[in-house]
Amino acid sequence: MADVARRAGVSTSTVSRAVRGVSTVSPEARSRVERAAQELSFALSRSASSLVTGKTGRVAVLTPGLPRAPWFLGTALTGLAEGLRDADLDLLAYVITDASERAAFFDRLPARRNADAVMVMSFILTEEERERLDELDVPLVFVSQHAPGRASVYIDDAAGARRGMRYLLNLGHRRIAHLQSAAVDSFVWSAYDRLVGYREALEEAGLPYDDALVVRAELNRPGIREAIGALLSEPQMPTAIFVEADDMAFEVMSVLRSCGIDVPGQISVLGFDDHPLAEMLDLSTVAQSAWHTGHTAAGLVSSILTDPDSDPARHIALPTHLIPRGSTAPPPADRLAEAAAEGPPPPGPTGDGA
Amino acid sequence: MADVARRAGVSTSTVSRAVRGVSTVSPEARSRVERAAQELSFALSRSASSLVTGKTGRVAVLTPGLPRAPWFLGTALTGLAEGLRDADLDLLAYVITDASERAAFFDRLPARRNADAVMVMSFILTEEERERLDELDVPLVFVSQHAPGRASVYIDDAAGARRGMRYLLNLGHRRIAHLQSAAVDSFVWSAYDRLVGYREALEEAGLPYDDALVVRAELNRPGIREAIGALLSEPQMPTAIFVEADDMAFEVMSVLRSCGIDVPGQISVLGFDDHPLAEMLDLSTVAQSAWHTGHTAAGLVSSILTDPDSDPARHIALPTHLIPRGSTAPPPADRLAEAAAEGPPPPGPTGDGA
DNA sequence: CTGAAAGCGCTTACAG
DNA sequence: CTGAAAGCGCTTACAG
Repeated sequence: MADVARRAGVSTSTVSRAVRGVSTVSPEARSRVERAAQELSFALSRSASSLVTGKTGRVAVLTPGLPRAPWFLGTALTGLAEGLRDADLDLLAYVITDASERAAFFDRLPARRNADAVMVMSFILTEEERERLDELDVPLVFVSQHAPGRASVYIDDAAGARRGMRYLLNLGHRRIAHLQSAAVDSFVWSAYDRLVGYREALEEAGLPYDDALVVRAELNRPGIREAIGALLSEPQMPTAIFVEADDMAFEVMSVLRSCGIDVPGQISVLGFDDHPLAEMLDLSTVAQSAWHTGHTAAGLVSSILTDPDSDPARHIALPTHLIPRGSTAPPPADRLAEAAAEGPPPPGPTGDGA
Repeated sequence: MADVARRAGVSTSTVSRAVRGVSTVSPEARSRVERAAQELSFALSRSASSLVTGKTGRVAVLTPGLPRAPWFLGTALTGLAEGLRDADLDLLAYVITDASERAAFFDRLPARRNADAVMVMSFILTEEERERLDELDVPLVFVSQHAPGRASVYIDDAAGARRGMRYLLNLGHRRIAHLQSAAVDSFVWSAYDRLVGYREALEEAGLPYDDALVVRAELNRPGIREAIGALLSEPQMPTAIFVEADDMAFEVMSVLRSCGIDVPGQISVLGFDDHPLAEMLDLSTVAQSAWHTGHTAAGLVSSILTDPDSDPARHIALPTHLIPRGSTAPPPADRLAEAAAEGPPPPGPTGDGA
């Protein structure tokens, strides 16, 4: 910077002001500085700036290993990165893939004094971990998690699930199963809230909640097959399956078809996410915008950092929307009749059964 | 740090040496410093350290928006992050999603003086861009790209494609199509090298290269359907399709089945990647380890940074392996016979055709 | 609008 | 093995 000052014939104070775009610099001085900076291809050392301002210009992002939910996390991170860049903040990534790394992170808190804010993506933190992060004494923003008293951004999963269920109900389905992942360590909130939405929609429609229609599956082919076996061996098969996430739904479609069940002719399948393959594989789904989630979170962190009046515990719930595709259809007429005979509120003039 | 020194009853010099684990500190002094640091929950300011050492402890990673290839990029980034963490380096992510961001990045070079090394993931850089990066005057490591004269880590795509092709050939296939993505902006190297491997394997087997069997498709259902239409309307259908990437292969299987063609009964489908859904959807594939790619690259950057003797232009090609699953099988006997009648080297004692 | 000077929190010769 | 002192490259009152 001293070189630039010398070349521009001004003091380093002026160079500093000029390169940061502070207003109180005469146009001539500014242009001389800009020329000199250009010629010497000068760039500010953030380290030096940080030392005096106490701001690093960086946001630490704590994220699980991406393979855990590659589409969601990858897309959300991309939105986050774009939002931070627009706010001129650098993104310092802390990727945590297992328990020992997790312990090490919260023990050493390497982000300390290294970032102006910390964002936590899709992590279900323990109370101790949350307290540890508070010690960093920087704003915290939670993504995909409702953290009471802290800023957070998340998809309105319950509303999304209700939306998806209403669609299936509108198609005429009355026996709708819900398939959840048995993985306990990842998106607990989402899974829980989606189940809430499932129940609410049933209630809205005046249908009973049937425990046997809610099944959990390990995230692999045998696991899914077993869960589907449970549904197919009920006294009465469901006419639709609302699956917690698209990647499971792909598998569900594949398993159903492999055992000769037509989708959607006999059973409709509805997913949640709008994974890129959903369009390819023609899966109806409740879309959530992972990108938007990340981008909104970046905007929130930026406003907390720059606007002292902003609410540091603001909650933002993002909407979802239904994307109907080829994996859903009205239930087969005969089975609709059966269902109508048994289900409490006979929706149309069809009746008589076993 | 001054507080720690006071509390420990030593100078800041000693504190500095102790917290960095420099050897020339007496055990008593060290333990006193450690106690004091603990009590005050002290952590070094990287900004201040950087200012004097000139090292930031950070590596900048330039990556396309993850949705472009979520599985590969996400997984590779995870491996990269783990490798950097092990080397005690922070990961500064620069996510570039469009041309204007790209231009802005290379214009401003925000990583300048902000990172000790720069890694470029899956970007096909122009010569000017590469020169711009050289101006940063830090080591460069390319991931998923062969950059002459610069360090790089990549999958051996040609060998992987040969491996996959040999498998199909060993099963008895003689008419094997190759389906590539028409997307021009992403993994050009991979696509090119996979095609090279395809041709080499044909040559090895003494089979002719047939232009009509190599098709390109847009990455959406209509695009894939059109490409498959081209193959199905050849005088003689292929008995196997080697697809450039798993996500396209899923679609290929889906399209083939939707038009009543049995996979693998009539046509075998082989992918490339070992995408997580490949196992679920029972797709045979040539596996590459994206995680390993990232992790290896992190190791390379770390060795370049710490070992002055390390080769700053080292190339590391990573292996692939075949994962046979249910989407591949020997060709149907009748069509094998036809193919044998036409193809140059009749492999077995089967012959006579149209 | 501009500059001289102090200081941010470290590390590192240097002297002991 | 330890400490006093200089200095890394900036920003920011302060005075003009």
